[in-house]
Amino acid sequence: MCLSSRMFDGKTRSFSITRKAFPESKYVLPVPISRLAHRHLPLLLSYATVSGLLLKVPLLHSVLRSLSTGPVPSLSLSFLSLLHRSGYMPIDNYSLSAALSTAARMPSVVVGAQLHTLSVKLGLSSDTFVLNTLINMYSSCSYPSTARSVLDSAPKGASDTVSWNTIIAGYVHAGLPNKALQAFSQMAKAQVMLDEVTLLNALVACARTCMMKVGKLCHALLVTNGFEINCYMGSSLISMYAKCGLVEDARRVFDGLPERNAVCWTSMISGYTQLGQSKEAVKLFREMQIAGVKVDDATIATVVSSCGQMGALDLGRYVHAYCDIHGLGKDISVKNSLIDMYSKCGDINKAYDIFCGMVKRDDFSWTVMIMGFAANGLSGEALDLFAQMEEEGEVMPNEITFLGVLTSCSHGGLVEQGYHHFHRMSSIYGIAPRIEHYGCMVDLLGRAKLLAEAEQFIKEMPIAPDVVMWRSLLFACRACGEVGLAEYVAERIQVLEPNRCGGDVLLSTVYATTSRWVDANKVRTGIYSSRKTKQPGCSFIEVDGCVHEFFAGDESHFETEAIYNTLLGINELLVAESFLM
DNA sequence: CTAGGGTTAG
Repeated sequence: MCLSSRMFDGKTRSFSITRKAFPESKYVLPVPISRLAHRHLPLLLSYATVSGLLLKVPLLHSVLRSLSTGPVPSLSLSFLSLLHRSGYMPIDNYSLSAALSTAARMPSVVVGAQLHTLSVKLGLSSDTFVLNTLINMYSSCSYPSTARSVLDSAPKGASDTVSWNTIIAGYVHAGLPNKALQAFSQMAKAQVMLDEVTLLNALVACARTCMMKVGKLCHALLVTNGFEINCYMGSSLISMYAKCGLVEDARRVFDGLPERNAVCWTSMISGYTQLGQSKEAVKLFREMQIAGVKVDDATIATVVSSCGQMGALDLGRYVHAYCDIHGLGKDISVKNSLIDMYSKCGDINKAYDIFCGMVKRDDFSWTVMIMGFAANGLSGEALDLFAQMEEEGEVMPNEITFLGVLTSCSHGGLVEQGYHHFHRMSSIYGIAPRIEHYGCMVDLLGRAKLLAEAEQFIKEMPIAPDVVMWRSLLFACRACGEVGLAEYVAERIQVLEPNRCGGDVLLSTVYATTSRWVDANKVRTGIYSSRKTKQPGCSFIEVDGCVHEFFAGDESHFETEAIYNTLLGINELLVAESFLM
């Protein structure tokens, strides 16, 4: 069926009639919802009048909701106002909450605040529906604290579980998971009933803050309340356990799920990735493909990151090609992880190609590229790129961007520039330096052999130095042959990690470089008798698409034929042989 | 009216 109508520009147009737009209604719109524009609204109104839609108020609300969730949310507001002006729609709690939802979706706090004023004037602000949409509006417009004060100033009995859920979700969304958990406990104190949504949001907050105890409590509450562990719950639980480092608990949840969608799989895969278990991550990705679950961009981003961790260039290229075939990877996060993967695998040109080809870049894109240059010894390129980032000014550097910048200065021996960026970080961008940034500075001074200055820098820091910092100073001591300072630093490391021997190993090499063999030996034998351990260094090598792990002194892989062949350059020989035969 | 997973780290 087609409806022809005379439009205001005088031309006659026909619109296909779609039932999809309003599935709950037996009435249909004269215009597909995706093509509706403000100028169509009078037509919509006349259609509504003619078809009797206006007589059915619930249907009208469904029209408004469809407009609000469509591509142009403000259409809903315009239509609402048109209905109101034409006398078809009173401003009551229903229409107000519909309008507030629209303001939340736009999102426009200006429109929302006007509606807020209106609802107070009309005495409707303590209606539960209006209150909840108000809270949602302020949360969606990134004003979680205003949302909170709306809740706090509401009369008793007006708020309910949804009000609190919206507050908690708002804090999580705004990147304030601590506040979310605080609200969660206040909600419990106020004896408001919790539901699945409460626990789901609380779990997300626990994951972001690594609150293992609260996370486990949420899991327990989930079980004791008899709530179903569906895909939503499952993925949040998996993510919470993984972020808290409990990969086995995460896996137990994953294995126990009655059904799993892409989100569940991705949560588990990224759990492995985050905890450095890249091989497991890739294995599970294969299983996901075998299980026939449709892979999406989030999955790819995680898997590519794992490939980068392992240095699995062939595998990474395969996943990259897989994206192209399946129409994936247009996403900014996937490109970011590809840049990271190619730089970690040493193909910095490919990484830069991808970076240059991006239409839109976020802070991750710049950071990952700067880090990539830095890791490949291209300090100059890294710093030039940072300068370009500042010049374009569309994306703000974050604290990790500065780690990349400072590492570049450190590796390039650029002491002056390092100080310069270190100060600009807080003075211009308002980023307070963290222990890692101080660590970079110590590393910078140490590599430049300015040991006294490094020592002074540590003394003047507002935070206590950590092991990593002492260790980089110890490396500097070795380079300078500063035995006296090295002994002091090794002592500091000993205090901070009494069960490890990393400091002693370094100290013995300091003695060795200054030819103090007796002392070097003494430290070495001390290590063996104390039975202290050092985390062994580990490398990856990829041969024929297969990734192998190596530890120092580990010969087990030499039995693997593929590796053996590669190491001895026999592959070429074999090719030659088969050619001769 | 509220709801899940992803990318950077000395």
